[in-house]
Amino acid sequence: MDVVSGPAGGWTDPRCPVARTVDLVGDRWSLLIIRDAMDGASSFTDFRERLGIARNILTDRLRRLVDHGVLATSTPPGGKRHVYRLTDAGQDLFTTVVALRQWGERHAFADDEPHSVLLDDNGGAVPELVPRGQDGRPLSATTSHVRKTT
Amino acid sequence: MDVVSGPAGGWTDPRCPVARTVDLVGDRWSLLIIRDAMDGASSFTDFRERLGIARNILTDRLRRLVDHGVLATSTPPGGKRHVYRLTDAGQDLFTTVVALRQWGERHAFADDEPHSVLLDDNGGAVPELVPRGQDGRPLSATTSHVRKTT
DNA sequence: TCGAATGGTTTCATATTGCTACCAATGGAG
DNA sequence: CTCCATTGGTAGCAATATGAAACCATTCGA
Repeated sequence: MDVVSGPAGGWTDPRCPVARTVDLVGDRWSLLIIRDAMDGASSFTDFRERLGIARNILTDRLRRLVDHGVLATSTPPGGKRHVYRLTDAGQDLFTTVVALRQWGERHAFADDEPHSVLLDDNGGAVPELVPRGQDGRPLSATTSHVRKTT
Repeated sequence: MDVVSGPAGGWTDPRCPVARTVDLVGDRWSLLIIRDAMDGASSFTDFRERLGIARNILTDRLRRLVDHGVLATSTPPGGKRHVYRLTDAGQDLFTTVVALRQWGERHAFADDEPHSVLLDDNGGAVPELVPRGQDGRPLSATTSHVRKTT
């Protein structure tokens, strides 16, 4: 596993963490594979059936995610077929998946259109994720800025 | 603008907000365009120079983002060339961009590798975004679940 | 032990991306 | 007003990525 080497051809923007994350998981399928892994999918067939993805593309994406340290394969005791599971880095994408989910809920559904819902342990809806500054006040693109490194 | 119609061929997974968001902005470039728009980019040339993206692809992505209500064009007084700006829905992707950025900072850089940093108004580093349940306790994939709709 | 399910690989067609050249419409300098 | 560089694209073509279908070795359950 190698979590700090870019795709073939190098990073899109080597100093920007957003660009690096997009390079690693920002394609049509990777984040949905990760979403399903968080929802319990673990076998090749699990992912294929849930996603309707082409087999060769799934092979490639699973391999990439393993190579980049987002997924790992493990062999259950007894020499069974191996399963895919999220690494710690993969689990840590939970925040990103929640952010994508909440934006979709707010902006990609008509008011009367049903969609799946994320619930906490007690069956309550998960509150909205809000970036805050050190003073605790909600932050937006206009009240923050990026300091580039040299 | 039409924020609730999918890409050609329909949605990847019509009931999942994560999938819808990925359908709209989950390609190699869209989120980086949005990142740069949040950082002040507004003209075709701004985006092209910052991203090094092919001109025809940039044309296509800007058009898609406008069509889906993430960006809008406005013409400054005096009949100048138009500029691209984020809509409210586009601004609302700030949380997602922050989540991608923070994951990248944690997992896609070696310890000694420099990267750009997001600062709040007062110049302080932005604290980590943490999804929480209704009881306020940090949430993870294992302490939450998705309720699918019928 | 046999047959079905699993987890792929290969091949080929199609779609997407990117490079380069081209072009019409600003818009600033003189 | 008249140039001429810049801006904001298009058009055409080559390279790359994606997807559908066929094929195949291994594993697992009956």
